Amino acid sequence: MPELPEVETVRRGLAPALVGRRFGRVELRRPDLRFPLPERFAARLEGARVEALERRAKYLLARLDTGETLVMHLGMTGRFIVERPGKDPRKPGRFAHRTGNGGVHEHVVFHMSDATVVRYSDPRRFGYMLLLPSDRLGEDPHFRGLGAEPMSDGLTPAYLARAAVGRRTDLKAFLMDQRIIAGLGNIYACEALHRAGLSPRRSATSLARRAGSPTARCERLVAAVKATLGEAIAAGGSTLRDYQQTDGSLGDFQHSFAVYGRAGLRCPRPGCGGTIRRLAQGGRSTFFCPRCQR
DNA sequence: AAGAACTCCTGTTGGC
DNA sequence: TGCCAACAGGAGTTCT
Repeated sequence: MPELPEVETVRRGLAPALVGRRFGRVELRRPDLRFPLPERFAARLEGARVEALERRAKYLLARLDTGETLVMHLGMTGRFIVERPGKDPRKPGRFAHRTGNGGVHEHVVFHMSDATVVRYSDPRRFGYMLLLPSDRLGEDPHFRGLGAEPMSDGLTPAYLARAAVGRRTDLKAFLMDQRIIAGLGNIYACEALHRAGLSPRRSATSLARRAGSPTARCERLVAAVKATLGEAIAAGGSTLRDYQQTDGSLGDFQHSFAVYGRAGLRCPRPGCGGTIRRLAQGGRSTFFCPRCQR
């Protein structure tokens, strides 16, 4: 569910609740999410102080004063809600996770030292949490192979072209490959391709000349990726069903989609007049305008 | 060894 | 209304 803009929005909402505070009681409602929770998970967190809350790709990283880092991935339906002491919790909205059966989808609850409560719910349980040594995070299999952070100077046309040389895979699949660009998912890959005017079916290698230098298309694509993500972060992410910010409010960027979920509708590019189509690529839905995306 | 297919899990939606 | 297939923001694992 959450791609980079949603995870970054969650990070910004979670930071004031976590950073500088210590973990009090940690409640585990089940022993596993996607993977088993770490050994002695609650005991290793309780009493630990959060020094910083960072994001890498779609991972949230809470740096602890114990030398460990709490790694959190939201999968498709993971959600954090922050409850501040003395503030009325927002009424569950249209997208409230069903928690009948005694809250079966609320799996982990952090009670912080100042009485703030942070609740993690995740109906599909594709999310997970890890505790890793902070000084060796980069060696962990989850992080070792990650590609460029798209909003950083690490993502340049030259970088993308070099990675694309000889790659026959679809441009869409290439963009979603976390080893190339870390943080793009299905929505923003579609939106960035539309903004760049590139077909999702084009081969990745067409971004590079034979020597590996970037084509004009590659320059456009890199600019489109950064602009799309930047606007989505500014809008607080996109809410389709599950995603909410940590205060329960929804994202806004779904109202700005040019193509995602808009099959059969008119392409919004001025003067285009094409009709948006849906197609399946690698088992995922791709939305694009066959007229202006070549 | 790149690339595609399959898998985990639950909930919602759309067609008949 | 009910039933069932298809689909949903991810990505690790297993095949070809």
